[in-house]
Amino acid sequence: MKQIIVDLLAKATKLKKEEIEKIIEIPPNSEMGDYAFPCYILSKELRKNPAEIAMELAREINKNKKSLKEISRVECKGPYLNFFIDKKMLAKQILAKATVSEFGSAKEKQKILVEHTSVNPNASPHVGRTRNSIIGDSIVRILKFRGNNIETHYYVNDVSKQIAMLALVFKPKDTFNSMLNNYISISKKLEKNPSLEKQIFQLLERFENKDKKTVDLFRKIVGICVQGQKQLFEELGIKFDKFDYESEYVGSFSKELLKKFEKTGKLFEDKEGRLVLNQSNTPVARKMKAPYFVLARSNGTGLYGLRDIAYTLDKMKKGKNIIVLGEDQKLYFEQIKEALKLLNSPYPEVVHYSFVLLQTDSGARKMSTRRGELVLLEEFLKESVKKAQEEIKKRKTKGDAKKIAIAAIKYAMLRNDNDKNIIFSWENSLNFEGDSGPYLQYSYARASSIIRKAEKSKLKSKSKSYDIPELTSQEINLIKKISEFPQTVEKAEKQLNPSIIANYSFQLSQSFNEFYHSCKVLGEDCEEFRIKLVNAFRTTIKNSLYLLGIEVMEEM
RNA sequence: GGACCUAUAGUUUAAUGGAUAGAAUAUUCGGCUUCGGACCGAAUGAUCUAGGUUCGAAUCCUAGUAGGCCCA
Repeated sequence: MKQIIVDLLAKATKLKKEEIEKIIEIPPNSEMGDYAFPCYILSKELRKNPAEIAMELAREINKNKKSLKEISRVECKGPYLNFFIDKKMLAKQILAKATVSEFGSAKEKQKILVEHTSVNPNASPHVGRTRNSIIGDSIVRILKFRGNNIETHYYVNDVSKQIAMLALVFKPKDTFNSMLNNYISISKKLEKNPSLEKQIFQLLERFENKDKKTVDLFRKIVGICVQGQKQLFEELGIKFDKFDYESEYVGSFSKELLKKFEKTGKLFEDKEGRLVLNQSNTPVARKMKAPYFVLARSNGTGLYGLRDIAYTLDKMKKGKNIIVLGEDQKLYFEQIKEALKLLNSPYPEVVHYSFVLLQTDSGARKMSTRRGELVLLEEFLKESVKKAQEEIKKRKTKGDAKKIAIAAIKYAMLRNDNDKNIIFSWENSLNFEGDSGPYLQYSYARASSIIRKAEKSKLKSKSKSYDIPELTSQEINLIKKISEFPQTVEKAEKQLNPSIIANYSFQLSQSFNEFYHSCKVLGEDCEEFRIKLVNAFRTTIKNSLYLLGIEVMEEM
């Protein structure tokens, strides 16, 4: 539809199609038209009042469009040229497209590696950390839906002080659940008795030197933690294709990499004998006090930065890379990017997200373990399930409390722009009315209920053909919203931003509920048409929610 | 001290430089003899401050203020 208008304007104005496409907008009010072309740009060139230009263009276009059924009329209002599309034509098109399950998908066929979620394998994640996984998973879903071949990776930081600490107190019967307590107790011991630090670093050194006993112990602990986290994420419907271990990048591998850096002439030894990359001629220089990237200790063993570079180099061999990181990693990742550029390697595209803050009486603040001001994912999930169960009980309906709870959590994490902090409050998070995950699921369940009843009664009479009736404004709004789905997915993909889908899903559901309220489906003359429209809504919202990782239910 | 991100109704937020700043929540009213009231309708209420660019700024630029985050 939009393309038709672009073509018309291109003929009438001499502007390039791409230019016109950018300028065309949707009027604030549908009574003003379906698409609008503001004529300000032309006024400079033609040295005329934009309103006059609009009038001339309207005359010109009205001459040309006679053969087009899709455009019902063109008007000018002040400097705007407003296009009215034929709603019945649009309805016909959309009902044909949006009732097939692939609606909105594409066939891009690019091979992309996505890395997200790298929780320290030592503790239960809080909701802030979970934002990484939920955004990452949604991006994976969007890219797959667009037809790409995605491999999802999880980078396990198994070479860390935290694991060494756990190793110090590990007992054979320990489980994932006891790890957190172990970690807390050893942290406390360490605070009281700093001499333990030495033992911890010795253990880490033995691990890096591949002492078999130590390696086995680390492997065991990390195995338990990774398994536990994997289960937790699977509960949320988030899966990974591959777990990559930092420890695989220890040793001879790093020596070769250091040699490559040496050849660039940017590697030098600092006063303490460490191997340092000089980044003073790169963009990171002005962002740091000292633009140096420490890659190895004085004894020549690599540091985590070197391993990150090695790992990223490895991943880049597989094709395009996308990585989801917290805003705290911004500068660090730029350093890695500059290091990769130095070796003439391509680098990943990064999605950064801001943290979750906690709403307190004195305003929003960052979460703090010390003050006890934090929300664990498990706690959030538990409370949400409880709330969902209460709602189900109240309504005496069937429903999966867990699916509803997960929808609430995921939607809360995705509805904001990536680089905006999320302000978490229990009151808002446990409100399932309005702009919330359950509202979206509810709209689907309502639509499904109509379809169920329709199918039951249809056993008697089977009239499949239908005409498109005169449309109500609610029907038009719903049809228009549905028609926006493919371009919305495309935009979200381009910007790697799931919040675009989240916002769209809410608007779509709102349009449906307004339609539902004002247009009865069953038993009306236009029953067949409306059933088809309800079905178009169902596939669209289902696809849209799928991209957010939210499951729909026939009843709730 | 330096770098980056953010600032919109009481609260949480939307708005490719364009028409009357759109929602949700909270508050107050109204709507089931009707396909599901986790719904729908109405009212109230907002662009951090000061300059600048532009025919036109919530949006771009500069400075300040507040919060997030990183570097030393």
